[in-house]
Amino acid sequence: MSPRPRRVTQREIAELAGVSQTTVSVVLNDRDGSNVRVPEATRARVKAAIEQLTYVADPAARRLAGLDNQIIGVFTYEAALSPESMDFYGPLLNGIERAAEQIGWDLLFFTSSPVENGTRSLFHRKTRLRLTDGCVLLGQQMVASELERLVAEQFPFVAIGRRDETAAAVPYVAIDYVTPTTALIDQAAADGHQQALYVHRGRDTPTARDRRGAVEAASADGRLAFLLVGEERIADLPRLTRATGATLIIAEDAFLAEDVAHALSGAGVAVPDETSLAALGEVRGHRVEGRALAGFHVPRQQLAAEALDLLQLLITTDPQEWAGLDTERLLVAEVEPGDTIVARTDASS
Amino acid sequence: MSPRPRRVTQREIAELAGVSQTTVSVVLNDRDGSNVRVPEATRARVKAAIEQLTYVADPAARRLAGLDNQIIGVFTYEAALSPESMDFYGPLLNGIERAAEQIGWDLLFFTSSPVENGTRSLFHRKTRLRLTDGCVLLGQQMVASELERLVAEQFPFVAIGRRDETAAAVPYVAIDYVTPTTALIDQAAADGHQQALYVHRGRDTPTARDRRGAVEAASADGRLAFLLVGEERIADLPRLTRATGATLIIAEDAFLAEDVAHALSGAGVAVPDETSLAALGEVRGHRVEGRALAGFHVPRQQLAAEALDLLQLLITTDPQEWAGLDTERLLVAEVEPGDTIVARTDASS
DNA sequence: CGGAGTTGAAGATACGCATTATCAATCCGG
DNA sequence: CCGGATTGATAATGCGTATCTTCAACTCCG
Repeated sequence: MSPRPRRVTQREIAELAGVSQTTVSVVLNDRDGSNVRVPEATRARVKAAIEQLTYVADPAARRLAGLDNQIIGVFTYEAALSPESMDFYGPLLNGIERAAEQIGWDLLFFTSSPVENGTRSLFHRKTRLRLTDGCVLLGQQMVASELERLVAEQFPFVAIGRRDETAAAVPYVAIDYVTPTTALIDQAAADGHQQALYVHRGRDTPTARDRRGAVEAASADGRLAFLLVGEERIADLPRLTRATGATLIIAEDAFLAEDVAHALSGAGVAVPDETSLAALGEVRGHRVEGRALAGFHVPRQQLAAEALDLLQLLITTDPQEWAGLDTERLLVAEVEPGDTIVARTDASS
Repeated sequence: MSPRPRRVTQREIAELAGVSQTTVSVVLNDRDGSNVRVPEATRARVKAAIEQLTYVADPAARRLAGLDNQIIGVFTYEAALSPESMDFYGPLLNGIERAAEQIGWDLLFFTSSPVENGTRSLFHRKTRLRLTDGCVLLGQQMVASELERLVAEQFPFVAIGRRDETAAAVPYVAIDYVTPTTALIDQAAADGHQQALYVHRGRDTPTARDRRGAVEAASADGRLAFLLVGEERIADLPRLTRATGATLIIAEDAFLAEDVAHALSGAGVAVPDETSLAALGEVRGHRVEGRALAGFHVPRQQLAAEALDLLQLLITTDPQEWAGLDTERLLVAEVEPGDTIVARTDASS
């Protein structure tokens, strides 16, 4: 490490203007009260010196003196900027950038976090977390212990895309999948569907459980009967469809729906005329047999904006008062009817 | 701003372990020399206390004490994470993230920088630039005055994608377009082409000038005659092609090439059988009439890796020695032959 | 014209860490 | 057993900024 070049300090400005460092600080921060007073003449002199030396405040010193930094951390449990993760992270990061831009915040990406058994970990001896005023956490799989530690340390943070399930109250912003899933199912039932299949990935994430729960609830209530099928049995779908008499297949996400469509058409099953298809996730840009896939529109940019809004609230609120805040926000995904659910007017009931 | 919660300090560890703060610092940094010595017994006691209190160093204090931060800044003159800019910035950011991950650096995005007449500006009174050990600059249009100030302040930075033209020696990593452009043109000439059109966007960026320069050189040398056409005259291309007898059209980039292809086929000109087509930019994912567009592969990820490598070199080298360093690196874009340049065996010469 | 109040500004200090200088205790050789 | 070298560790200091406290000089009023 080469010696970092020295920069202009308040002391130098003070010398040039013939005042004390204190006065320079006061002028810089436009402070003026009964305690400290600087007449316009002196103020102007100091300002001139500041301009002349092109002063820029040292953020580290400001931070150490207890001020905020206008920096928020962005932590992702996997690489965020790789092409593969762009599908998921892209809209979120875009939303974060826009919101940060508006509020005047810089973004610190914790790319240095050491990778331990597959995921990054936020805490390590030299984590730059404390350089930030608050932090946003992204990722499908978060580590509970780290969330709890953040809560315990009263560090302002917001988890994006996660519905909490630990004991500690984790502030989060997430998508409500239950409401649109129920709506989509009820509409399908109203369209005459009576038996369906739910193809899932068998993952145990909060959102996966939400969707699955809504599906099972519909099945239990008798609104629409479901058979749950793991993704490894996609090849078996044509047979299962005929065996159960299902007229609708709902997949956990759009990519899975495309795989399903491929398997079906490969076996001579017409989609959607013979078997309707829908996905319980973002369907923008996904088409099946030239038709717009039925599913949801997930407001990811809005999600990010909401997260930064909540984060700002936490940062500006004394931790003592956090208990009274509403720190769990849900955004309802919008149902996209698409063209891949056809009504069953044949009424085989 | 709510009061930031206090964290564990070296002093507290010192009290718990019954030593001085100095000793804690020494143990933490594994320092041991003739000046300072800590026997293994004490060292172990301190380490235990550190573990017990889950100490994490305060980055601001470390910085203020003159150490490096393991943070590098990423500055883009426009929004970097928007869908529109992903084409250009995506591979670069991905490369930066990967390189940073390897070296153990965090990334600070200067999203807060105020927008002045269209572009962000790096310097302002509260810029967090000095929090970083060095900085990477991205963007097509950089502001010369800011580059010069960075040079003057001896701040370690690397401009990506820009070939320098200011007086000051700006460290940069960029793509060499001249070599592959010349290669592509010479190959086309060898394939029998004698007259061509060059469709450009009329921009005055360094890379645009590079490409144009290579085209004009070929024309001047008589290797391949070119007519230069601005993008606003795309609709006129069919006529121009016939009027000049051109058998090849080269566009400045792949998107422009697609527009050209559209205009030609709309006018009944067969591409590439009647008129060959190529682009002087990245062609991955671009197809014309079902064929792979001829053009370049631009090693953007490698560009980013190279940039961080150079940046690391600058950071670890004393500014006094910078003059002796090779701070201008060029990566040659690779020619992608594609299928849209057909040989003219009719030999109309 | 003398004390209370006001104005203008500097001094001292804290923030958390690294480093330099310093010092007491112990060891060793003669 | 005495003086220099070594060992083990601490006090002091600086980094740049903000803030709290202090203080001198001046103003005003009776």
